[in-house]
Amino acid sequence: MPRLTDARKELRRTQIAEAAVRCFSRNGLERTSIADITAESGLSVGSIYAHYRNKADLVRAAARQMLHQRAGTIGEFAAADVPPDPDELLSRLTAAIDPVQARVAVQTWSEATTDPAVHDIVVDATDRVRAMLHDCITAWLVKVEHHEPPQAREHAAPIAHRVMALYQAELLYTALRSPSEETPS
Amino acid sequence: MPRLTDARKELRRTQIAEAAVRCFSRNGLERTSIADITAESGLSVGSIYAHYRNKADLVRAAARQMLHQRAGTIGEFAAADVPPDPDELLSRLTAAIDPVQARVAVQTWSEATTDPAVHDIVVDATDRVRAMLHDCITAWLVKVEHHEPPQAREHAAPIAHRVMALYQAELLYTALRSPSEETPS
DNA sequence: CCACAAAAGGAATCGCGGTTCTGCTTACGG
DNA sequence: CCGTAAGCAGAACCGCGATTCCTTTTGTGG
Repeated sequence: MPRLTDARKELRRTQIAEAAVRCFSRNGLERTSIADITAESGLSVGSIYAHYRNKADLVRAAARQMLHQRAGTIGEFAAADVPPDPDELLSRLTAAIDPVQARVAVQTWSEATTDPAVHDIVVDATDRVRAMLHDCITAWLVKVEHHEPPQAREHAAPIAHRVMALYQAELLYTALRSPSEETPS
Repeated sequence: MPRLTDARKELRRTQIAEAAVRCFSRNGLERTSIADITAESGLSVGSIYAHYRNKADLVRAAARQMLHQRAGTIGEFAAADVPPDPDELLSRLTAAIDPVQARVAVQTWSEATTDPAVHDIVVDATDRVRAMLHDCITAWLVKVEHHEPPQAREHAAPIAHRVMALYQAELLYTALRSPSEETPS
C-alpha cells in the first residue's frame, strides 16, 4: 500500500500518542516500555517505529499532544464572550483539569529539565497559554472594569502571570492527589 | 572495622546523597546511572550498595535530603522576628531558590506521580512548609495587622495556600529557566 | 596494638528494553 | 480490479545499567 493517505497516517500517530499518554500517566515516562505502549494501543512494535523515529520522538509527540489538547480546552474558557473575572477564570480552569493530563504534565516538566527538545515544547505551550489568559484578562478589564485598552494590557500582564502560576500549582496538586492507578498487571 | 561509628556512617550517606542530587539535577532521576554517582561521589559501586539497598532507596534519600535542606532555609525566613507581609515573604522565598534544588524538586514531583514512597515524602514536605508559612502569616496578621489570634489563623490559611502555590510555580520557572548544564563528558 | 568484621573497590553477571530485521498483509493509485 | 510499496507483526539482537560477589583495605572495640 503505497503510503497511507495523510489523514489516516495522522490518525495512527495520534492513536499511538494517546496510548502513550495513558501509559505515561500510569507509570511515568521512563518506566513505560515500548511493549507497554504496544499493549495499550493494540498495535505492534514495528508499527510504532514506522510512525516514530524512536522513543524520545514519541515522548515529544505525546507531550505536544497533551499540551495542545489542554490549550484547546483553556482556549474555550478564555474566549468566552463575557470575560470572567480572574478568580472566576482560575476556578473554571481548575475545574477543567483532567487528572491523567495533570500527571503527564508534571512528568513533562521534569523531562524539560533535562531534554532541550521537551523544554522548548513546554516553554512554548506555557507562553501560548499565558498569552490566552492575558488576552482574556485584558478583555475583562476593558469590557467589565472599563479600563482604557492601552493601559489594560499592561495591567493585565501581572495578573495573567499570577493566574498562570496558580493554575500550574493546581495542576501539580491534582497530579499528586489522584491515586496512582497502578497497572492492573 | 566493626561497623563505622554512627556519625561517620551518616556522613557517608549524605556524601552519597549529595552527589546523587547533583547528578539528578544534571541528567534526571532515571538517566543517572549508579556509575555516574560513583564518579560524582568519588566512591565505588560496592560502597554505595553498602549504604543504600538499591537505586530507588537512594532516590528517596536524595529527595528527602533536598526537601529537608529547602525546608531549613525556608524556616529561617518564616521564623523572622518581624514577620514580613505575604508579598515580601514570597519574594524572599523566591530569591532563595537554588537552581539545582529547583530542578531536582520538579523531578521529584514527577516521580511522586508514580512512586508511592516518593509521593508520601513530597506531600509530607509540602505540608510541613505550608504549615511554616501559615505560622509566619498568622504572626504577621497578629503583630503587624493587629488581628485577634483566633481569627488570624483562619484568615492566614488561604493566604498561606496562595503563597505556597506561587512559590511552587516559581520553583518550576527556575527549573525551566536554568540552562540544562550538560555533563562535561 | 591486634584481630576481625565491616566497608570500599571493581570485575562479572544478568535481565530488561530499545531498536532492528524479516517476512506477511493490505490499502491506495492507476 | 491489480500490482506494489508501505504498513504491520513479532522474533531476534544488543548494549546498558542495576545488582551481586569476591577481594582488599581499614577503622574500631577491646
